[in-house]
Amino acid sequence: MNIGDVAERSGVPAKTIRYYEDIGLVRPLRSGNGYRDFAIEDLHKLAFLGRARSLGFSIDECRTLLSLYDDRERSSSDVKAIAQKHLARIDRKISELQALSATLHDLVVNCHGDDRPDCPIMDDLARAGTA
Amino acid sequence: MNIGDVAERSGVPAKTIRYYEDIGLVRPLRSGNGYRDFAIEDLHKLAFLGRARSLGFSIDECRTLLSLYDDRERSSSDVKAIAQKHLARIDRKISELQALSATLHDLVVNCHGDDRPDCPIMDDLARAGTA
DNA sequence: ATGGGCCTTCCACTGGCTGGAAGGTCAAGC
DNA sequence: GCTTGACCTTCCAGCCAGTGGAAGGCCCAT
Repeated sequence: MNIGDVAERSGVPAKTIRYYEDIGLVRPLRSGNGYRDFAIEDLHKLAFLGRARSLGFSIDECRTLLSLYDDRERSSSDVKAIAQKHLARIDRKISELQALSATLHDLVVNCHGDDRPDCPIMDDLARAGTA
Repeated sequence: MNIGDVAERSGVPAKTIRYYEDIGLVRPLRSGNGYRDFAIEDLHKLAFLGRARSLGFSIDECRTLLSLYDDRERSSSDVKAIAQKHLARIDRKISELQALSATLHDLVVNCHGDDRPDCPIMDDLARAGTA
């Protein structure tokens, strides 16, 4: 399979696939003309990667997940540990953003938003160093 | 004021301040010895920037906010519009992350996490292209 | 004059791609 | 057989918002 085919079938852009080869996530063969020649396993790995990335796993986590994917002796606890760590990171991020959202919401609702310069949002920003 | 002083008083690292000068967010004077010489207004601007960045505004938004900060004829509606757009972006991000969190949570609770290889997380990732 | 703590510039690196240039390959149509 | 266009290749640059570090200059106290 050429890169265009795997790109379409895996949902991972060709550019990204080349990048993944660069950093050693996939190792397609080469045809006589120099084109990459992807096996069906490569397609599976790329779809796997696409899904893992869309779930927010880092490239490094994907690397580990891929090696576990290949490993028939793996322990599901290893997989679970990675996912739990990732989940914790996401939940932390959500909390941060919620705090941010609350602050911004307060500022926004208190700003009358007309053509006068007075603005609690600006006041907050300007008061920054004066606390 | 030297850069170390403004860094400490504004809470913005010296490295970052130099970067902000590079991209034109602040324009400190120079002393005879080539050192940057920050006025009190520069300090205010840097604290403003630090606060705006900590609220998640992009550098470009900060640039606009700074120019509004300097503008006594500004309309609070301009400030409000930027903040609202930013708030909407954050709330969108929160939704995305919550969906992600829910998916990961489901996968994690269904994984027994022992030394056997069977793992619903892996199954999900591997099923990616097979839908 | 020596040491330590400032300051300066410049370059490289981060993550995870993405865009684009310059050029080779292949299949279809004329 | 030649052209066209869609594919493929490599390599370099850029994104965002800094951060780390090297090499060297400046200033003040001892």
